[in-house]
Amino acid sequence: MGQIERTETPAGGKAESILAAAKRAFLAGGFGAVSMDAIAREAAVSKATVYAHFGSKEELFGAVIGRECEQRFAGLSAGELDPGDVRASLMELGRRFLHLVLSPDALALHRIILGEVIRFPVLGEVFWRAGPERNLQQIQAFLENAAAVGTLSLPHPRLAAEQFVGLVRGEIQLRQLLRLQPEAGLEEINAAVRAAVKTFILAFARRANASGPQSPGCTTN
Amino acid sequence: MGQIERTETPAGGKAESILAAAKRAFLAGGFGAVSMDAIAREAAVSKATVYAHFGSKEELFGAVIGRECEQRFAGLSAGELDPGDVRASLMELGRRFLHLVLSPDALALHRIILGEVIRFPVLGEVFWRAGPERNLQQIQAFLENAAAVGTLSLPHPRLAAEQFVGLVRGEIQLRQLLRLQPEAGLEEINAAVRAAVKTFILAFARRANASGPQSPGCTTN
DNA sequence: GTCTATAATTGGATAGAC
DNA sequence: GTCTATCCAATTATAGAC
Repeated sequence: MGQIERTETPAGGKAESILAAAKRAFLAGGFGAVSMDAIAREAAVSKATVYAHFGSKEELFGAVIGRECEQRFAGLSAGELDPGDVRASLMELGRRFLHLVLSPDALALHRIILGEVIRFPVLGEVFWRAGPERNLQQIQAFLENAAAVGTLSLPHPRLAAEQFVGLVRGEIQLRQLLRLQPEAGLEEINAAVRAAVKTFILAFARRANASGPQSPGCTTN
Repeated sequence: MGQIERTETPAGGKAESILAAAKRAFLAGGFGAVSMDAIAREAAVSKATVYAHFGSKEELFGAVIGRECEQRFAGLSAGELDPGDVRASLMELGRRFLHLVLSPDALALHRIILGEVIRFPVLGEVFWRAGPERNLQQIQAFLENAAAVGTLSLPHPRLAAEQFVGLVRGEIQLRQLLRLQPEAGLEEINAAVRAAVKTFILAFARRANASGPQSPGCTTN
């Protein structure tokens, strides 16, 4: 234990508090509307200290957004889903997805990245790989399992995964991004996922000699 | 003919050229990165003239974006679609939608609005009503016609319209917004719409005692 | 309405002491 | 590494002549 550098900040030095302050500021106001003075003030350090850790405003912004992408979309695996119970598994996947993308921080991150992707093209790649691409691969993996077991009938799993994401998202995410509704309601999320899963199953569940717990008829309920 | 004010500008005075220059600048660079000097320079007027027509940068921005929303999403009607030919009509609706939202200007507008909706909350409402809401109503109107004729079986037309939009959009729009693909390919648009229409019909076309031109079986083709 | 010139403020970045 | 104080450039907005 030779290099303990405990000064007085509660969590990991000033670099962390600068990143935390910058994250709050950028996610709330975007890139252009936030000044380095404001970040330094909120982090309770001097502006020179900010520049000692991050060479420019652009570099600080990139560090904040990149870290946020990695942290926010980490830790999802598709292993524990049951390919035999398609409805429950799709409900779980859809709920995870909507809870993630409709959280206030994720919405703010989405707005920032789309607003600044022209000026910072690398953010588009970073965000896509950390979030949507990972999500698609997870869903595609489950769909392939279900197709192998025989509960789903999909000619093109990757395309079906994109369609499932589209069905779940609908226009809810856009309404939230545009701030047309005050908050993401939990009941609303469940209802949207339920409707999407129902449509997806109507389209892709095996119907000929099906033996699952679905209703035997073809009514839309 | 007493008040003809033809000076020398080719189209409608300096206010129009200011708006045109501001539109180009804002759509290319966003709000924060564009200066009033640059707009005045590109419009070939002085900065004082800009302020004589628009009281502030915010006001000019709002005028540009509001006008752009209205112009871009105008002129779509659902009357000429045939409720009897569901596949062709949905293909047409989907193609219109994707061509609209994947055009470079619409993508730029989308990025700007999402990036600035926190600072300009009214833009969210303006954009939603001019674009997505109008599109949804058009699709919903067709779906209700098709349900009335009996070619589709939909318990909730509004929800089905949102699901159709989600199916058509998939993740293509996001990839374009993030600039992960150089351009919206025309073949890609047709393929995406075709896949979405196929899934939608699988889920919602009347199957019991159907008499349409669809394939009689339940294969996913 | 339109221009030139300028006021007044802000913001990114740095120098130099410790 | 950290701070105080400061530089320099850019930006919004306006004053005053025509």
